[in-house]
Amino acid sequence: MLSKKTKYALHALTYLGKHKAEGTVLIHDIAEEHGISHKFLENILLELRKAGYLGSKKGKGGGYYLIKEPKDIPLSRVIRLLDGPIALLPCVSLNYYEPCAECKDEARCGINKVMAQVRDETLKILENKTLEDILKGE
Amino acid sequence: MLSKKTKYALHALTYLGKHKAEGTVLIHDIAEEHGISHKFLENILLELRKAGYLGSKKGKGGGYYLIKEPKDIPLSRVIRLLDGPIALLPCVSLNYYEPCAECKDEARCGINKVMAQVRDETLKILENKTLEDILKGE
DNA sequence: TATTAACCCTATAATTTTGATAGGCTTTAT
DNA sequence: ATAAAGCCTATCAAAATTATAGGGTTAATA
Repeated sequence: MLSKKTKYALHALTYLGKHKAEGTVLIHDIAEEHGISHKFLENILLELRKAGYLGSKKGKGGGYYLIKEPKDIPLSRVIRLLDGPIALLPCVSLNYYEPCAECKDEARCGINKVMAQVRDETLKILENKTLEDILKGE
Repeated sequence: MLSKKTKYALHALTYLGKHKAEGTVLIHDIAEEHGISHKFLENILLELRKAGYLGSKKGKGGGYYLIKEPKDIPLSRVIRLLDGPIALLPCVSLNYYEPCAECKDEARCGINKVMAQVRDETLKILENKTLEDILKGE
């Protein structure tokens, strides 16, 4: 399951996508719309900005806005950013690799091999679904 | 990512699959093979037995053994049993459904719709990969 | 029938991760 | 100058995960 962080990030991105015409959007408005903590959301938007998905305007009249096209924001990226690995095991993670302590020989581990396949197939799905797909469904 | 519980369950099932000829296998042997806690593994094997994947023999000379064919143990089942939902959000879980607090109207939520698709496609993968596939790779 | 070895079961403790809050700093419109 | 907004870091609280404890029950066997 996705963490609330990632879930809220998706809601925020969706909200920003829907309100693109309005220029900037307040954290406050997004938080209120979904009844979630302003401060918690603030941290999330900060991460999304640092990762290059959002732009912001400081000071009075400021706010956030999308700086990428919705079709260029795949779920895989958002999930990796906020939740970490997509792979089911650290030993097959492309971006967050770590060996499994209980595994003596990765090269001869059937679990490792199958999980690498699962990762590849899962990635295909999550790289193909983008914010644009979400917006279409709203 | 899978919890250690699920990961250890997969290792245990793999071990039992590999040692099928020997009749029963001791918790102790599996735990030792992978350097994991005997007691933690004991709880996991208990769950696998209750779920119908393993049989056990009590008392001296006892142990665990597979009672299903490896091809009839899909990853989806093991993951659901020990980790819970496969869906990325509670609001699209088939087996552990819960509404999302921050979502006002599920029927009009683009995230919900996309995640339902992701769930379906992910399930296809995880229902198709079985213990047999893992054993082949050992 | 006593002993020992093994699984059975429930409770609880420890640790880690996640979720949430706090509070001051900086920037900008007016 | 003031107020409104994001920036940033630290810390607290809650929940989930991981691990342990300890006695109960069953069965083989000497």
